[in-house]
Amino acid sequence: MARKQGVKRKPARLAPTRSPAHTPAHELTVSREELLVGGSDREFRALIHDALAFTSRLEAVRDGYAKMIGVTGIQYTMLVCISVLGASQSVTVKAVAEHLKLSGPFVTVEVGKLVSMGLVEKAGDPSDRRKVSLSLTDEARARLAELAPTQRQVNDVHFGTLTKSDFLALRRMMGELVESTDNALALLNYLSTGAD
Amino acid sequence: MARKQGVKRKPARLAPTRSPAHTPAHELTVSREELLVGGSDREFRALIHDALAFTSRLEAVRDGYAKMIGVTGIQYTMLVCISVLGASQSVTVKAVAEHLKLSGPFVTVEVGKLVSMGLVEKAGDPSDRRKVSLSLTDEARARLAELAPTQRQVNDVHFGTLTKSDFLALRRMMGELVESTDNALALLNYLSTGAD
DNA sequence: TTATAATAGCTAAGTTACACAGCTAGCTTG
DNA sequence: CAAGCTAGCTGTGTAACTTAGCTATTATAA
Repeated sequence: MARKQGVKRKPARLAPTRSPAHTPAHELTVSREELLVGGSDREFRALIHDALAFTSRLEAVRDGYAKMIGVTGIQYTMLVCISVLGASQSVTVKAVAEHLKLSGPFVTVEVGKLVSMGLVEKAGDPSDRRKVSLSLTDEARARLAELAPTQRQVNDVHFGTLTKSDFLALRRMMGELVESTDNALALLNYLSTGAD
Repeated sequence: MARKQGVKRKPARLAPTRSPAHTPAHELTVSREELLVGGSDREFRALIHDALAFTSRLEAVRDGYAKMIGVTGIQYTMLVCISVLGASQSVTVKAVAEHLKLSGPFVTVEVGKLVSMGLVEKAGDPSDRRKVSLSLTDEARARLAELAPTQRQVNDVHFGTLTKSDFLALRRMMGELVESTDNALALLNYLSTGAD
C-alpha cells in the first residue's frame, strides 16, 4: 500500500529471517482409515504428489511425440482422439470437445490448424449440414504410425517395473478413480459455493 | 495465399464425407507382454487415457481449493510446497523451482504475486545475500488450514473405492513409475534427436 | 406457417501457465 | 581484484485454454 514499486531500481535489502519455528501440525487431508498410515496422511500426500508428477511426465512424453510429428501436444491428442473415435463413428467437433473435455471453440481452432497442415480433413455431414465430419489424412496416419516403434521402446521403459498383476490392478483402480472423480468434483463444487 | 478471408462471409459448402472405411490396425504402443491383454494394447491405452483423465481432474480439484482461498492453481501448489519444504529447511526460490520442476523465473513471478497478496514473506538469508528465504504468513497458514475439512470430505469421496491394500499398492507403483519416468524421458529425447 | 428455441460450429479477445534469453547482485577462488 | 559461478529478476514469447457472442442450420411449438 504505502510501498511504491519502480521508484528505486535496486530492491531494498531484505531483513534477515527469523528461524522457522514451524509447528508441522498439518491438518489431515483425508479421514478414511484405509488411506492413513500410522494416523498420518503423509503417505496419501505423497501419493498425490507422485500421481501429479507421474502424469506431468506423461504429458511431457506426449509433447515429445507431438514434436516428433510436428504438432503441439494438444494437437497430437486431438489426432489420436479423431483416430480412435473415427473407428466407430463420424467424428464431429463437438464429439472431440466432449471426449477431451475441451471447449468447442478451442477444438475448432486447433482442428483448423491441423487442416491447414494437411493432417485432418473436414467434410460436410449430408444429413445435418451444421455438422462437420473430421477424419485423418493419410499423411497423419503415416506420421502416427511411424511413432509406434518409439512409443513401444519408451513405454516399455516407463512401465518396466509393472508386473502383470500390477498392471491389471492399476488399470482397475484408475478406472474406479476416474469414475469417483466426478462425484468428488461435484462435492467440492457444492462445498465451495453452497457452504463455506 | 490466393485465398483471402473476409471476402465471402459464408464458407464454401463442404463436400459430403466418404464413409469411414477404417482399418483399425493401430500399431502397438507397448511390447512388454505384461502390458498386453490378448496381444492387444487396448487396455494399456485405456490405462494411459484414464491416468490422464484422473490427473486432469486432480488438477481441477486443486484449482477448486485454490479458488476457495483466492489464488490460482499453481500459486496454491507453491504455497503447499513452501509449507512442506519449510518444515525442514529454509526455502529458496530455487528449491521451489526444483521441487515443482518449474523454471526459476516463473517461481519468482508467482511468489512475487503471493507476497503482494500478503501470503508469503521474503526474508534475506544472512549467510548468503543472493538467496531469499520464503515463508508463509499467518494469513496463508490460516487459509490453508480452513481448507482441510473440505479436503477431507472430497478426498474421502475421490478415493473412496480404494482398500488399504489397494492404497499401498498404488502408492508403491506410483513411486516406481515416477522413478522410471526420467529414464523414459531421456530415452525419448535420445530417440527423437539422435535417431530418427 | 411463422416464430422461436436449440444446436453445431466459428471468430475474437482474453487469461493462465509456463519457458528461455539475458541481466544484475553477490559469492568464490586464483 | 578479475573471472567465473550462482540466485534471483525482468522481459518477452508461446501453448493451452476459456467465455461472449455471432451465423447457419435444424427442431419445435403456436
